[in-house]
Amino acid sequence: MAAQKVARLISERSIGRLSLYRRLLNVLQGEGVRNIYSHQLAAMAGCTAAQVRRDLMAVGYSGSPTHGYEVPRLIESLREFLDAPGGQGVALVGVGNLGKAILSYFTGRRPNLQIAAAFDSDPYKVNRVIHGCRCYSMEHLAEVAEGQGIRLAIITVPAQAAQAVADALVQAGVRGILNFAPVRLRVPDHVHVEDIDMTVSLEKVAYFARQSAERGSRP
Amino acid sequence: MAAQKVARLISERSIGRLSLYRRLLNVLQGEGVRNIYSHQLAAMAGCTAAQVRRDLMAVGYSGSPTHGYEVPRLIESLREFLDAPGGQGVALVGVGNLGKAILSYFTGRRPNLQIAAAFDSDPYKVNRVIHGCRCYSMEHLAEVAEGQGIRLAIITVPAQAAQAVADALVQAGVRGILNFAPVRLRVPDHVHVEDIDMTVSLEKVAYFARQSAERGSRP
DNA sequence: CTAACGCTGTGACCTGTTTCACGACCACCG
DNA sequence: CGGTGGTCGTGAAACAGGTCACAGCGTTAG
Ligand SMILES: NC(=O)c1ccc[n+]([C@@H]2O[C@H](COP(=O)([O-])OP(=O)(O)OC[C@H]3O[C@@H](n4cnc5c(N)ncnc54)[C@H](O)[C@@H]3O)[C@@H](O)[C@H]2O)c1
Ligand SMILES: NC(=O)c1ccc[n+]([C@@H]2O[C@H](COP(=O)([O-])OP(=O)(O)OC[C@H]3O[C@@H](n4cnc5c(N)ncnc54)[C@H](O)[C@@H]3O)[C@@H](O)[C@H]2O)c1
Repeated sequence: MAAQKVARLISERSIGRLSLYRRLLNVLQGEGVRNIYSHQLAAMAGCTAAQVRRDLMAVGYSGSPTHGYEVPRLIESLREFLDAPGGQGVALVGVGNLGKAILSYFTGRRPNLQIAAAFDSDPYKVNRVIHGCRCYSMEHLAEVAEGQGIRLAIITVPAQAAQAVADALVQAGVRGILNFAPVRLRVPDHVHVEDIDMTVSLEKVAYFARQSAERGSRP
Repeated sequence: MAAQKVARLISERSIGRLSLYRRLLNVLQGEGVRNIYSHQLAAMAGCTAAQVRRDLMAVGYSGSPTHGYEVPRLIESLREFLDAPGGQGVALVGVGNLGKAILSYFTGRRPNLQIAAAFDSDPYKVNRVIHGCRCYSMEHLAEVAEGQGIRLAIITVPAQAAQAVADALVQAGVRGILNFAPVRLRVPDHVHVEDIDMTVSLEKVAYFARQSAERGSRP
């Protein structure tokens, strides 16, 4: 059973969809749905049935052609595939407008992937508890991160501070960063960075909205 | 000159990068840089020089092999390519934790793509000015949106309200939506939706961080 | 009991994106 | 004044991701 499969290469896109499927399945389970077909999941996720089946190949649980996928079993398989075994603590650095919103949102939501500690350089925020999360000074970053086994972090500091924060996080043993600062971070190869760039997303919306408007008016 | 090129088909990915290039160029211009080569831009954007050149083919401004691209000219070309001619107003619906953070961030930032109006169903928020933006009641959505020529919107309401809000926005003439609610919105074909799903992004980070950690420890 | 159905898993194919490679160009240097 | 070096634009190759189609199989209707 320890025969871990030989590092199945899964695309980044697929992982995103698997996470999405899991959330949809959790909702379904709450509604008492026991079984589901790939085409139903596809309709909810906004992709094709073939894609759902292809993605699910990776998680190692096969559905039945007659009843589709058992919702609880599939959720469990996704959990095994996606989640770290013992849960994983997350640090949030930069308790400003965005950081506070994120804290409020993630507090007490997913059982694993909890935000375990917040950090800020502003002395007015240090040592306060914000949305149920203790805010530490930046000096204690390494200490707290190591003490709590934190390997993931969210960066919500101003752009000009982001690289320095990232360096400190990497130094403290962080392996994955969700970065909201509009800056391309330089990190070692073994650290994974995911950027969320709202400005770029908004400009994309603006561009394609204009595009489809023009197209729609002259088809 | 009105010979608009025949609707060059540009991939979504490319538009995102073009937006990124523009932001990088604006920074460079602030630093007094006059010219730049594709490989320099590539290093900053985190992609290859070939990709930069390929992306820039779409905007219709050619660099010089000897001096690269003129920063001000390139910015201007990107502006012409990406931006709506007279600027574009954006509505924000849902002035909660996240909505307020976004308001504070976008206020007075980009000259075009201003958040022109906010909306909320909470009577305590209606008619107040939050981060310099007037908050209207949902009943006035169509009226205000049409009055201000708003075609874009940001949705930051709870998941269960998102579809209804999207419907109202489409009804009010909105063509593009930046959606933060963890729900796949159903909209007509001529409306472009861009999702930002922080939970999925965080789970992706967790997965790939774990992956590279395992890989890194046993290479 | 049999046939027909509908779904899954997966190999083969196809489409869209990225990378490579090369001709053309210009500035600079010897 | 010709060679050299470096860069741009772009056709073509390479790649990745997504779609199609079908064999296999339990279920169920007749
Ligand atoms: N607010 C948004 O909606 C939004 C949208 C898009 C991008 N962003 C990006 O997110 C980041 C934060 O935005 P914000 O609006 O929350 O800003 P903010 O100014 O409200 O918050 C920044 C926080 O980071 C802290 N900080 C500053 N330097 C620090 C350092 N070196 N170490 C630790 N903490 C430090 C500050 O004390 C403050 O609490 C920015 O990079 C911004 O570009 C924000
Ligand atoms: N806060 C975050 O960091 C975060 C992270 C990821 C996703 N999200 C998503 O963003 C959305 C908002 O999150 P939040 O933390 O700001 O929530 P919130 O509860 O703080 O804010 C929601 C706001 O929407 C308003 N609202 C509710 N129903 C409405 C309706 N029908 N019409 C108009 N306004 C309505 C409420 O009055 C409130 O002001 C949610 O869908 C959440 O899932 C938030």
